[in-house]
Parts: sequence; C-alpha cells; structure tokens
Amino acid sequence: MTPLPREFYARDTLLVARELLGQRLVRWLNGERLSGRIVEVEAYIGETDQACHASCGRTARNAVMYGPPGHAYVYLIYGMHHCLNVVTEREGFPAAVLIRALEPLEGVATMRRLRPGRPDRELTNGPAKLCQALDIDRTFNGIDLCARGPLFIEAGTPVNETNVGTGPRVGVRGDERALTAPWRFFVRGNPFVSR
DNA sequence: CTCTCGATGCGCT
DNA sequence: GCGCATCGAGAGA
Repeated sequence: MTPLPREFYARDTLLVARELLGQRLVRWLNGERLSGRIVEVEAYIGETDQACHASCGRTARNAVMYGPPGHAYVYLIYGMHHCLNVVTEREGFPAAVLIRALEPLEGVATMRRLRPGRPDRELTNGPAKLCQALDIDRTFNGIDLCARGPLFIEAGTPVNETNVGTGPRVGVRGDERALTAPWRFFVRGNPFVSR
C-alpha cells in the first residue's frame, strides 16, 4: 500500500529496529507482489560500533549509510550472498538496520522457484536467503524505500512487547561491546527467525 | 538434530 | 593479499 515515511527511519536506530518487527517488506517483481513480515533485525550504529561497516570511516562501499534515512544499503558478502539494510538516523551519521528474517506472506510460489529445493521454513529465515527469495541484489543499493518503487516497507501487524526477544548480533567481529550489545531483535517463537 | 568446512567476489590495506 | 553482518553439503549421533 503506502511506504513507511522517511520520519520513521529518521530516528534512533534501536527504536527503528524494534519497530520494524511486524512491518511488511514488499517487493514488486515482474508485476507480481512478493512480501513478508519482518521477524528479525539487527542494528548497526555509527563509527564507534566495531561491527558496523562504517567503523573504519567512510568508503565507497558504505557511503549509502552516511546518506539520508529510508534508503536501502545492500552489499555482497562472502563473494556470493547479498544482505539488505535500511539506513536510519540523520544524514551524515552512518547507521542501518539489517533485515535478517521474514515470514513469507505473498508470492510464496515465486520464492520457492527462486530458492529451489528448500523447504518453506528456509525460504527467508536468513539475511542472504531473503535476498535470494525476493531477488534483491546490489542494483538495489541506495534506492529510496519511501517511494512506491520495486522495494519498500509498509505498515504491518504490530508486535507486542512481550513477544520481542533481544540478544547479541549474529556473526559479528569486534570488541567486547560489539560482541555483547543486545542489538538483535526478533519475534519470539516465530518459526522463521534464523538460526 | 548438530557440527565442520569450503565456496567465492570484491573492497580495502 | 586478506577477510568478510552467510549458506548449504556432508558426516555423525
């Protein structure tokens, strides 16, 4: 329907991360609407966060994180997988939320075709898996998620506080703070949460 | 189910 | 040249 407004993203990253749970990620692919409910995210906040791609300062790769909020930051990892983030906070401050898992809602048949041989629970239960299921690659890096384009986030079903789980981020490296900060948020008990 | 390990491209030092 | 915000195959239990 309507993309979430830029003001949604132009806030504290931990608040945005928490409130992204339950929202709906929408992807238009060849005239078909694919979508999923966001059930797991992680926050990456500023140059002092050693797990953040901006921890070594601004580069060509992480430039989008320094830009205005509400844009997609998509990167290639391990030479073969893509990960989707949404840029948060004010322009000039590098921060983003990684979308780690979705519960498939629309276009499941197409997702199955894009991830052949996988059971339904493994269509979108990881950051690179969901990019594969929704056909998201680096050509989406920098696109505006607040426009009615091929990729955006719209209002979904809110997640009650008692159903929100938190914990340290997955697969990160860095100092004690990076390893232990509880900046991963997920919907408790949801079968599509990764790991 | 759990664990281990290799794949593979590219941005950065 | 190194190292990565991951995934999936294969082995074992």
